[in-house]
Amino acid sequence: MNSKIDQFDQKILQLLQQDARISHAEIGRQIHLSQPAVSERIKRLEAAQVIRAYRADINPKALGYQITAMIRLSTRQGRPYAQYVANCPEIIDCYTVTGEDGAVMRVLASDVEHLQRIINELNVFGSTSTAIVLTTHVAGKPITVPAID
Amino acid sequence: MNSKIDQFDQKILQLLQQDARISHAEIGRQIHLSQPAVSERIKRLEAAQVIRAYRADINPKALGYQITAMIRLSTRQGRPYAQYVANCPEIIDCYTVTGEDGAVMRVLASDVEHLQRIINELNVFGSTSTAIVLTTHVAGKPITVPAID
DNA sequence: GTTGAAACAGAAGTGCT
DNA sequence: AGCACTTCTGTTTCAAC
Repeated sequence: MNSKIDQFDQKILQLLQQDARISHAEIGRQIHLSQPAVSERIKRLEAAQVIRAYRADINPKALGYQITAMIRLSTRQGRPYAQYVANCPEIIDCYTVTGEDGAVMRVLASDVEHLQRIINELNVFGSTSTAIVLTTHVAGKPITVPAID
Repeated sequence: MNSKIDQFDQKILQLLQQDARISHAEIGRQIHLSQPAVSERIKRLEAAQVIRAYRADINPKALGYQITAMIRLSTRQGRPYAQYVANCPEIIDCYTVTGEDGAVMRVLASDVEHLQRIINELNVFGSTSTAIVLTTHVAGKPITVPAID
């Protein structure tokens, strides 16, 4: 599936992950390719859904979220938490995973009371285990093609 | 800190999270404001670091990553895993959290052998607990200002 | 793949209410 | 704060190579 992604494409993807607003001409300067060539490659990568979207990265603290938490949810007999998750604005990531915990989610809360309310609501669907984020070492690190080793 | 973020700003942030490439004029159309007014607000939000960056969202599968895993790491007497995490391209998120597990990370791997290698490397720093992602319900949901309740 | 030109869209600056 | 208008930058599309 990535057979057609060469070194140029990799560099383009890296630059666009660092800054989606970089101009095609500037990319061309950095990878020694002309601006139309860069534009065409980006168009291809977008069409192939390698580039899914361009998104603004918003600082949660600036919006009043003082707490980030990782909550693991062990559902009781597959209760339908999916709809709740989709409609809860504080839950920004949610994955179902293998193992004891059916789901892992990343949650934003303005304070501990707010977090408490979310946990209480999630407890309807199963038992939860909450870990409050103390430091963020990396978040959304730009992804690269797997090394061929 | 979010005292100056009004309804217009909220809508602007929502639209930019959905699509960072939407034009200021189009935003203006949707919130009934002129293009310069929108541009000025965005400039303010960028300067205040409410908008941190604009990033391309890349599809990991398209780059050859078939597996996403959540790995929890219980470090032995605070071993310095931070540097390893920073330099390991497969680890795209890493948080230190409260509780038993010192760290939680999101990891990409091309296959189970690849995942195995990463886990082995992390085991140098402590004991790991790995959960493979089966389904992604939401990832990077656009964030909104906390409801005033 | 390249350069160069033309057409178009979007962002930024200016002046004014 | 806001808008209308102008200018400038960047993207797109085309030609020809």
